[in-house]
Amino acid sequence: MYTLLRENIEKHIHLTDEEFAQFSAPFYLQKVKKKQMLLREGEICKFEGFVNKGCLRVYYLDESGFEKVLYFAVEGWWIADIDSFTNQTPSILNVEALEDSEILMITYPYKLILYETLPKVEKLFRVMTQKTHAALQRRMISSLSKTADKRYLEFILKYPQLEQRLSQQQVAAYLGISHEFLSKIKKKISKLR
Amino acid sequence: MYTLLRENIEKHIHLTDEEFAQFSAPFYLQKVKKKQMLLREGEICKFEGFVNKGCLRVYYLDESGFEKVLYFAVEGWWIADIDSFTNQTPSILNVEALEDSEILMITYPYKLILYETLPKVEKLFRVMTQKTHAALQRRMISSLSKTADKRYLEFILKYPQLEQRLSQQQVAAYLGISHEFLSKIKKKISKLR
DNA sequence: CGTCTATTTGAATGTACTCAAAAGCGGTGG
DNA sequence: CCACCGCTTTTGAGTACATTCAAATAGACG
Repeated sequence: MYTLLRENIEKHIHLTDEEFAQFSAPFYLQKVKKKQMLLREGEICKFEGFVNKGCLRVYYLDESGFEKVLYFAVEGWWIADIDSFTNQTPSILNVEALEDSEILMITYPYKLILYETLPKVEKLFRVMTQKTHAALQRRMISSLSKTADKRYLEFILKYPQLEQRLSQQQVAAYLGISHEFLSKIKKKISKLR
Repeated sequence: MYTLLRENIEKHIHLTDEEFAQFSAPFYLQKVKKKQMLLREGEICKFEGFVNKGCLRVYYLDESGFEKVLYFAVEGWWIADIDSFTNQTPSILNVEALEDSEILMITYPYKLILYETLPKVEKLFRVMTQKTHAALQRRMISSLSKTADKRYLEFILKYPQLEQRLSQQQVAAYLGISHEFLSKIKKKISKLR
């Protein structure tokens, strides 16, 4: 149950077996069905979760009521509204399962305890946040300077296999374009081959 | 010299006078003239800096050779390519002073020492990174769902007074639009008043 | 099989870019 | 003090990128 989590953590810090046992103890496994919501806009994000199995989307509603996807999370990814979780303030994000999924969850008070009992964890989450920040920065750059067809090619290159698990509408909502336009882009690209 | 830095830090963690002295010791004041570069693409980011005075821009060159601004840093902001600094890998970003500026700098080895001697600092930078990440996420959302004129209004609302210190070209490069188009947006907005 | 949703296609429209030219503006040297 | 230079901003015409809306088509699923 914890093998994927351990692998993931070892990329950033090393924990002894005992330390890892201590680390993983406050996590509990939550199973969610497809289409089930884990977080709704306005709620306080009570969990931080590690995806053991499945696929989820983190999205928000823009002013016109359209859903825009901030990111997808599959096996090995973390999900939470970091802002809402860290400051325990209402979230602007929604989290929904796109497939039946299994998530290792930790609640806010337990995470605070973890920071105290296992100070290495502070470093772990600092480094992880820095990495996700760097990734978001690259995406921001891409969004500022590239046209939709390039961003699409970048997406399928960066996350191979992911597209197959998503509907075209989800991909379009991630790229920030209409699904009709994505359809046209795909048609254009397939012609070039 | 350290008053602004101390104020800034106290927003996140509390340090005793002694601890703050220990914290601030490895920082040195660097003065840079307008147009001077602090970091160039390809270099490893050797510093993390706190802006005491002045104004800088963090930008990169897109494929067409156009400069796009990731963010501006004025008094009270931190500057660095976090990715490059943390992993000591070549940067994709450039940092340039837009005004004569004064920056409190710390180098990578000294920061590592700081993490060890003053573990609270680990928390400080975790929290700071989370905040900047949340801010970037909001900007990404904005970029995905809003037109240029709305993003411009958002910008002047969010950073009042900043626009006056920047050329229109810099603002346009931040918004991800051409400076000609920004000119047209401003004209349109001024007519509405 | 029918129903519901997802995808494709086309036409019309809106948003933003490119290129070129003109106007404005600040600094510098004579 | 003014004339000139270089740089920024403005303006316009033409074009490219992307959206909206409506309708047709294709898939998925009970």
